[in-house]
Amino acid sequence: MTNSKKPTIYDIAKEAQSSASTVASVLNGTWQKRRIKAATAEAIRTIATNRGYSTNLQAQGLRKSRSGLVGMIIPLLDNRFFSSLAQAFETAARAQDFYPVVASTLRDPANEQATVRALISHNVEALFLAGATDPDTLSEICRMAGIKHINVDLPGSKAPSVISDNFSGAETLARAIVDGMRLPRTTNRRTIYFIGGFAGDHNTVQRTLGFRKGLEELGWTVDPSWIRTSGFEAHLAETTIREVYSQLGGLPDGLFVNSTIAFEGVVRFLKTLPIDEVRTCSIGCFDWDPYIELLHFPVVMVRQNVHKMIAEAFNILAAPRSGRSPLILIPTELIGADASLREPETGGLERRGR
Amino acid sequence: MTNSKKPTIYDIAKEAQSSASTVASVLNGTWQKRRIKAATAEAIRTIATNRGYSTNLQAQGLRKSRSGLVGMIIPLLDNRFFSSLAQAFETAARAQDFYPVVASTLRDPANEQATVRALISHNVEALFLAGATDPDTLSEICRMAGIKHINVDLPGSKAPSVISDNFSGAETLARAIVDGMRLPRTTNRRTIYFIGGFAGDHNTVQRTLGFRKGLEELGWTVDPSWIRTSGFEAHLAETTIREVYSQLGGLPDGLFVNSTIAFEGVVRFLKTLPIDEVRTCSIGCFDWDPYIELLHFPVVMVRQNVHKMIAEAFNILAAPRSGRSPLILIPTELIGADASLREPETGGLERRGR
DNA sequence: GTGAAAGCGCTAACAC
DNA sequence: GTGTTAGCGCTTTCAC
Repeated sequence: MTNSKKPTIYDIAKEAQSSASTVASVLNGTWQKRRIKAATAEAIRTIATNRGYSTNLQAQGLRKSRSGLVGMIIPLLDNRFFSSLAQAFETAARAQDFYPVVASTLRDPANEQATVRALISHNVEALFLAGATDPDTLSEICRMAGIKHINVDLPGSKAPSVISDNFSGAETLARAIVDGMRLPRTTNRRTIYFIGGFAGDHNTVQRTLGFRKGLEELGWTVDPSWIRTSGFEAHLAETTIREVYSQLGGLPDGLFVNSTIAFEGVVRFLKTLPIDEVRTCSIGCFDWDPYIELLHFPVVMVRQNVHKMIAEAFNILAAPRSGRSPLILIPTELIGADASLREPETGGLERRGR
Repeated sequence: MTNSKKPTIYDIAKEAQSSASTVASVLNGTWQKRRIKAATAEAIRTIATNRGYSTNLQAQGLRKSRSGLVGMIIPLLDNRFFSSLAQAFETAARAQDFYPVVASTLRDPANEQATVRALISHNVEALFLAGATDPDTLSEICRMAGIKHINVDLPGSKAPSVISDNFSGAETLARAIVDGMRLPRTTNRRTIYFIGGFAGDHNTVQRTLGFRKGLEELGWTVDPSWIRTSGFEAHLAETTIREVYSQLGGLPDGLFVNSTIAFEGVVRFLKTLPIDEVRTCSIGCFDWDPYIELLHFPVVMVRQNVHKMIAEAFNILAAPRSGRSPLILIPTELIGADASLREPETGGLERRGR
């Protein structure tokens, strides 16, 4: 009932007139094996509860050389996609009796390395590297420390990677955008712009390729000037759409916006136009936000399957180490389009590469 | 250059033909004090780098009985408010050379307790309890373990609490909503509804009180039926606004929506109405989301100052323990209203109670 | 300037 | 059925 310092098994042992090892085995559940008397166990448990005992996991981890920790680094917590990734990671980790530790690195490579080292110092048993800017350097750090790890969201070449199927998702989204152009226009010059993202980013590249493929399959000829990977920030996307608008003398026929952040900037511009004009443009967004569904014009979205990504990543960690570094692609989901257009259920049929 | 197991100071010592204590002091920065030769230190550091050494913080923590960890429990990660709270916590913790560990509890009291115990077991040096459903029980657990802790977002009576000034924020928001009713209506029966939240929740209570106060100061008589704390979930809010609409035969003159989650449900209903009808209603939301600014009708919002909350919480932890459990109220910010209506800058003039 | 040794709280092998 | 003991990797006197 008192407070002050945390009691140890020795404190409990003294009070129970017993020994540390007896107390330990009662308190960590191995007492059946040791054939401790139920009465002894009960007495010890009572004392422990009263004194507010809790196992010192640093000591336990040190002794067992098994910390029970799994770590994840993530660019930021304060972001819809990454926070749901983190949430899925936490839930999955706990379901497997691991203790999850999430750390954000603010997309800074030096910070990423420092954070990985910190996590390793805390003896994590495995590491999830999500959205890392330089996965292979981090892999090298992990390898030296003998830490199992896996890339999530952005692939690397030195460890297994689990990412969204950005290519197929973009392809599907491009088709959905075309499908959303209800009125057959009379003009010959139809245009669909791709806005947002960064040309050096793996996912952006895949999405532009999928975008191109989707359109070409429908008989379009994609003009390189349509692709405006002007960055991830909202204000950059806003500037870009404004430029496009003034160049074309109006909105394009379709808009493929890469990320909800860029979408924010685009909407900021679209709000300056009459709503009926906005509705002449078929709009899609790679990534999902519930509020986007609530805007006064329709938007098709691609939602990434964070739960599946995390589940696959844990699978790979659990599996016996194959020498290879597989790349697992997780299918995305199209939201807000006609049902007829959605991808058929692939039922875990994700491709495996490398 | 090899991998396998993590090297220890003994491994390094052997390779450096030196002793563990020398290696330790070189590697933890205390070597100047011990007057280790610069050459020795340099040699050791080189070996450590090559072998990819990293301090085992479990061992260090055990020995120094100082883990460097600070923990935070939070209802969910996947939520705009809480994820920014977590992000602010992380950043602030690291700035003070602590290692932050955030854990989500999904608003489940049993889970909260288990998580607090887990964090204590990991030897956190302090604990932030954010949005806890039962703070006082958690305080008791912390007290038994001798862990400093602090309530954030939702107050408790057994530990210091840092929360938003919900009352004043709601009062200001209520006034802003009234201010947003541009056209002086001819009807006598003006109505403003408060939608969302839970009547047993401290913050909701404060917000309803502030709502009432704000209106009464402007000469309104608040009808109890206006207050519809029908829960935090979107679909509940949607049902509520629909009911209100059919009872009134139209929208109320104003709407005070408690939380962005409830707001989602409200918007889902509002979208079924002609936009011009929606614009006859002056709408406010307690909590902020960037997409709400992008809807096709104006919404005033209250934004909570998570950085200040976290900073204050760390201040209290650093301060010498006063016997009391102060309640610190952090001012909120009004977004999207006329500048004239915003609260004057309070410049850290938050009230202190208890 | 550097090494030896004790001990942080726990577990596991070995006693009896 | 339960106690004793030797570490896990580190820090920190105390020796020399």
